[in-house]
Amino acid sequence: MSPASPPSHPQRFIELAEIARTLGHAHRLVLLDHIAQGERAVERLAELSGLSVANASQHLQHLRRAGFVQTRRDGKRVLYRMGAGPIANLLASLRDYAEHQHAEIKEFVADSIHQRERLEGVSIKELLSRMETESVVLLDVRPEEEFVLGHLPGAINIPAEELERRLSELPPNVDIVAYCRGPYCVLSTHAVVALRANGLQARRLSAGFPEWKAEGLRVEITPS
Amino acid sequence: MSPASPPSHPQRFIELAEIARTLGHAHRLVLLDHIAQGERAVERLAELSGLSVANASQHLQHLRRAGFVQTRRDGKRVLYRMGAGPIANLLASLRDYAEHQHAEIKEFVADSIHQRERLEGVSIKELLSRMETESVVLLDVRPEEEFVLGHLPGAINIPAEELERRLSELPPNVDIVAYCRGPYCVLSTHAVVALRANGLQARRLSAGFPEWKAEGLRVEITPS
DNA sequence: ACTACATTCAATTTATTGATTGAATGTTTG
DNA sequence: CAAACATTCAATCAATAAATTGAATGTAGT
Repeated sequence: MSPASPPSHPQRFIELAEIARTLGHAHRLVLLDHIAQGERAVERLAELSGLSVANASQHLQHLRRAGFVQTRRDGKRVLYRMGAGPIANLLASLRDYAEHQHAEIKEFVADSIHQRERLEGVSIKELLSRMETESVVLLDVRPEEEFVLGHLPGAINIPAEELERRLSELPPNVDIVAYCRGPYCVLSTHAVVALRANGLQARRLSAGFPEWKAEGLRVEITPS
Repeated sequence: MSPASPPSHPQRFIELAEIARTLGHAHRLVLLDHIAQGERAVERLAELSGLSVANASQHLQHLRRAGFVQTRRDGKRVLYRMGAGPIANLLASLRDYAEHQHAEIKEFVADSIHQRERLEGVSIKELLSRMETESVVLLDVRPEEEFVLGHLPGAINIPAEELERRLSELPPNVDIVAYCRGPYCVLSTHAVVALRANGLQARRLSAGFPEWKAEGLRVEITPS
């Protein structure tokens, strides 16, 4: 019982603060965003993020200390991937808060159940049962190259970058479920935010195309 | 189409980073924690957190810029209260991540549904229906003074500060639902973390005693 | 074993952030 | 309206964090 008396609260909050501070730099968020889309080597990440290699490396190690990423060596390169734990949740909460924040269009926020639904995304199981009873629009936001190689049956493809200018292709008042490459892929998270900002009903598929395929579910391929 | 080209990603991530960085300092988390328990004046917050008034004021304004707190004037003092938006969610995600992080006792993490349940807390409605079918232990973690003035029927009272050393009073393998003063009150969040760390099954009631009472539900009062 | 290459480390400089002090603002009370 | 008080502002100094550079480590290929 020797430590902890003057600040009284300390350790717990210090740890939380460190984690939060790790996310408190745009470069690290950008790096994390790229890593979320799949394993990447340092040099590639540096390039994608517009950083020098050394600088990227340092930020990456910062992220690693906080557990947001993990590494493995592959030949002469070191590959970074997402860490364990409820990271996606944390990032989603952060995004969600930010959205509510500078959206003075507070509309119908609050309501914690609605809230949870908005955020959490649907599971594959939930999606399947919904598709039986309701009409659901499946939106694949991956690049076209990936889409043509296989996608969920009936899905329409609007790559994330084109989404904003092709919003009119999507129907209002219908549940839209967006997906991309997997649970950590944030393309669909972004998409959902964008769609909602435009008054559409959108949710995210927690899993991505690879998981769908891995479950042995039917896959559609665009004939070439 | 003029902005956004050199760093390519910028604005969105910069905003997120600012929000995260605001939570990236132990003093601010401590302040937020106190504010979460009810409106407080600056001087009081400074005292509670062990900060100089001026310093506290600055941190508070930092929090306010990010929307985490709001203020109103009451006579010569300025009272701080929680801001709008899904703040509780964000903080819970942060705590949850931290827990998973330095809990090398990873046990049975992952599993996003389980996960969600662990985090989100039960609604009053959910609690009521559970109480009909299962046995649930209600745990009131507010100070005794508040408890005796009214609490949920059948709840047991272990104030947050005493929780760690009175863990043995709680039954294992039974769902424990902890509550305190309201959705922003973090006493119960802390309690849930502590209980789980000790192998108990605990969840948090999203609402608190005031909300329960406001719904017109039965309240028990300790006879004096 | 030598060379090329990817990444990390260590050291330095620069930029940001936090703490402290004293003055300024705005409010109540007599 | 003057005095007392709570809070905020502004300026300064101290501490931390970020970027840059060049060297060190570790792996692959010849």
